[in-house]
Amino acid sequence: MKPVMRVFLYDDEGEKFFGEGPCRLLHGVEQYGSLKKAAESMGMAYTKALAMIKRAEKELGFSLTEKMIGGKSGGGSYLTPEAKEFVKKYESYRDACYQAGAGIYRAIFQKQ
Amino acid sequence: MKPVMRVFLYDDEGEKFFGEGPCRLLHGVEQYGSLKKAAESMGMAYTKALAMIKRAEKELGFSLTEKMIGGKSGGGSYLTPEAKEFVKKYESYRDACYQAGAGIYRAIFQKQ
DNA sequence: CATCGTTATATTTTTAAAACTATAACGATC
DNA sequence: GATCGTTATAGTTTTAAAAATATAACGATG
Repeated sequence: MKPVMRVFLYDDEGEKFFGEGPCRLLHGVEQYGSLKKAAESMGMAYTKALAMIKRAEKELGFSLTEKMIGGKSGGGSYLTPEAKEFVKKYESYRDACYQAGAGIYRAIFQKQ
Repeated sequence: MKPVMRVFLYDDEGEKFFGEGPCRLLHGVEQYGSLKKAAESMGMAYTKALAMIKRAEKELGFSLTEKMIGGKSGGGSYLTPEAKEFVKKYESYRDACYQAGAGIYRAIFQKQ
C-alpha cells in the first residue's frame, strides 16, 4: 500500500483548469517547439491538447503559448515567459505537497 | 483560482483501492446499517458500491463490513472495528495533507 | 506562386466507466 | 412456510470522456 496525491488548480466555478496533464504538455511545447509534437509525444490527441491550453489561458488571463502559423516548417508553438514562470510555481507547489504528504503518510500509517 | 488536492491509496501493482468514494461509502454504512442505503444516499449504484468494498477489503487483508443476509429487515451491513480505525487514519492523513497543501499554496502563489 | 507542416475548428467514432436491470440466496419474523 | 428487504452476481444499457477524422487557414521558403 502506498499513498498517491494529485494536485489541481480550479477556477472559481469549481472547474479544473490545470494539473499534471497541462503541465507535461507545456514541457513538451518547450522541448519540441510544437503543440502537435508535444501532444503526440505524450499520446494525446492534438484537439485535446489545444483545448487544454485554451482552457488554462482563459482562466489565467494570459497567454501560455505564442503560435506561429505558416512558414516552411508549418509554424510552431512556444512558451511565453509567463507560462514558464507559472509552470515553475505549479511544480514547486506540487512537489512540496508530495513531499509533505509522504511525511504525513509515514507518521500516520507507519508509526510504530 | 484555488488549489484542490486528492489523496488515494494504491496497491503495489499501481492500482487505486481507496479514496474519498469508499470513505464516504463506509460512513454511509455506519449511518444506515445498509450498503444499499449508503450507496443510494450518495447516488451510487449498489453494484459499484459492493465492488468498491470488496476491492478495498482484498488489498487491506481484512473485512471492512460484516454482512447479515435475510431476516425481516432483509439484513444489513455494519462496519468492523478495523474499518472504523482505518477510516479514522485515512481521514487524518487526508486532512493533514489538505491543510499542508493549503499552506504551501499560499506560500507559493500568494506571497507578496 | 506552389509547397509544406503547423495551428485551428467541427464532426464523428471509439472506448471505458458508470449506471441500470434482472435474478437468486438468505433468514428472522410473523 | 410465506414475506420482506437485504446481500450478491451476472449481464445489459447508458453516458461522457477520449480519440480519431476531416478540412481550412496560414505564411515563410524556395
